Amino acid sequence: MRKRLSDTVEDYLKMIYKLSPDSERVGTGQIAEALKISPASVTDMIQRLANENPPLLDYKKHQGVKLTDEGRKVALEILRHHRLLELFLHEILGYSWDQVHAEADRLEHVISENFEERVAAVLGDPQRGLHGEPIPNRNLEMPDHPTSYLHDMRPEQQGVIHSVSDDDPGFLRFLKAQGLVPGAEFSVVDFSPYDNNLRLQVKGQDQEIVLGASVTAQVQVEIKNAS
Amino acid sequence: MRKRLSDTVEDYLKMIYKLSPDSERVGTGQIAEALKISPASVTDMIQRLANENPPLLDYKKHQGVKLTDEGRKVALEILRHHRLLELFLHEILGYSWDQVHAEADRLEHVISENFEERVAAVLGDPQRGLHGEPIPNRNLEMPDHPTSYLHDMRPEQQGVIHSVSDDDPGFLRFLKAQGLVPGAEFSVVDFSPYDNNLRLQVKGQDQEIVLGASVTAQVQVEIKNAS
DNA sequence: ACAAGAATTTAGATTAGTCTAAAATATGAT
DNA sequence: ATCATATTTTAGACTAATCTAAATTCTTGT
Repeated sequence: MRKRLSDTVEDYLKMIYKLSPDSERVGTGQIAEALKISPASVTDMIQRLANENPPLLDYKKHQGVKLTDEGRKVALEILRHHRLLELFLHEILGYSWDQVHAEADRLEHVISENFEERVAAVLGDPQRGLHGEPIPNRNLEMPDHPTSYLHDMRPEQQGVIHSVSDDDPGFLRFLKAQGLVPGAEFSVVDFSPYDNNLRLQVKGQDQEIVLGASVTAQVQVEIKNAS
Repeated sequence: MRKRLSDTVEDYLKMIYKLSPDSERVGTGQIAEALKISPASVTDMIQRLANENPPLLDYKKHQGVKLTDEGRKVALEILRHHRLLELFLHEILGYSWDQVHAEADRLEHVISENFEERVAAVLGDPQRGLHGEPIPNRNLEMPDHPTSYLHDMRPEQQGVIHSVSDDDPGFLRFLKAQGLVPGAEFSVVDFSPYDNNLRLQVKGQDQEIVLGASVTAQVQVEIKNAS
């Protein structure tokens, strides 16, 4: 039974996982920026986490960190909490899809294993979150999922929205207004190489829509095979 | 908009309220014992809270503290969270009545006003908690409630269980096994002055039950008027 | 009314998490 | 290959919450 980790530690591990789901090394500055904390504080913290027993991070001076298996377990546990909670807040308490994130971010550190299990049961053991993200199962295995971004698609290609980043309420409302929700089918009509804008035709929508790179980089897709 | 208080501060204020719902002064040692913290630490903390702006406590050296209106608001807010959460965990997630307390104790500090309101709505704006305790309304007014203890009843008297203390799972299971749940009617059959034991006949139960002072002091009742 | 004992407060120390400023190290452009 | 710039790390300091040990103050019994 591992000793209770602080919310802060859990946030570091979760963020490191998000910055590098496949365990590339992540730099101090990157973490600092993502968590809005000074690089000096991050150095301090990652050194502590690397000296834990068992270590939660693998740290090499000036080369950044990656999660140990132990650290990844913690990160996935929190991610599972977060995504189950978002769904729960929406389904059971009627939160809108742009409101859930902030609440889940606080609750995720606090709920028990028991709470997690009961919520999963009430929701019917879901595999995907409110914004399409895969939910690690109770053994903390991450299901297979596509890793292509809308950003990288080009005219002629067709796809389905897989998931969108969940942390900015305004962005989420914007996406919903455009019909860009998980499951939506679309085809790429045009690409503009200067600004990386994409023009899309979303199935069931009258108007085509044009999206800038700061949007398309936040949207994961499943690309349909040419038939 | 008051600045976010730490969980610790909220726990102090909640406990001070519980130790003295009607604002008698509460001593340092009393708080220390209830919170399982050294008296020295308590002195430190209550001095800080009394120097907050606005002050959360009214503190006089060597004479203990009482809540200011500001402090009482915080305490009642947390108490409202706690009691709504207990009910919610039971009704919606299927927790048993002895499991809810520990979970609610952590969640109470973390949920938003929005969460509170939605839970209250889902539950139909309840006035009483899972263990019978009154729930402050959204304006943080505490409803009227009886303040007699089973401990002070004597033979011939009849009453209804109003509420029981909620923090010890074993105690709660014991009460349930005896049929001592909020709403249960009973009459006092016998009182033993040496050990303060009470013998009760609970309506709908075959056997009479005998309860020691450490039990009866934890049970609040409504005493029926002699007709 | 005073001394013994109880309760409270003060003093000094510790840990977690953060900061800024300064020092060290790595990178990359010519 | 070297120097200017980036990044990272170290050093020193702060705040919140706790502790133990020592000092102070209050209360109570004779």
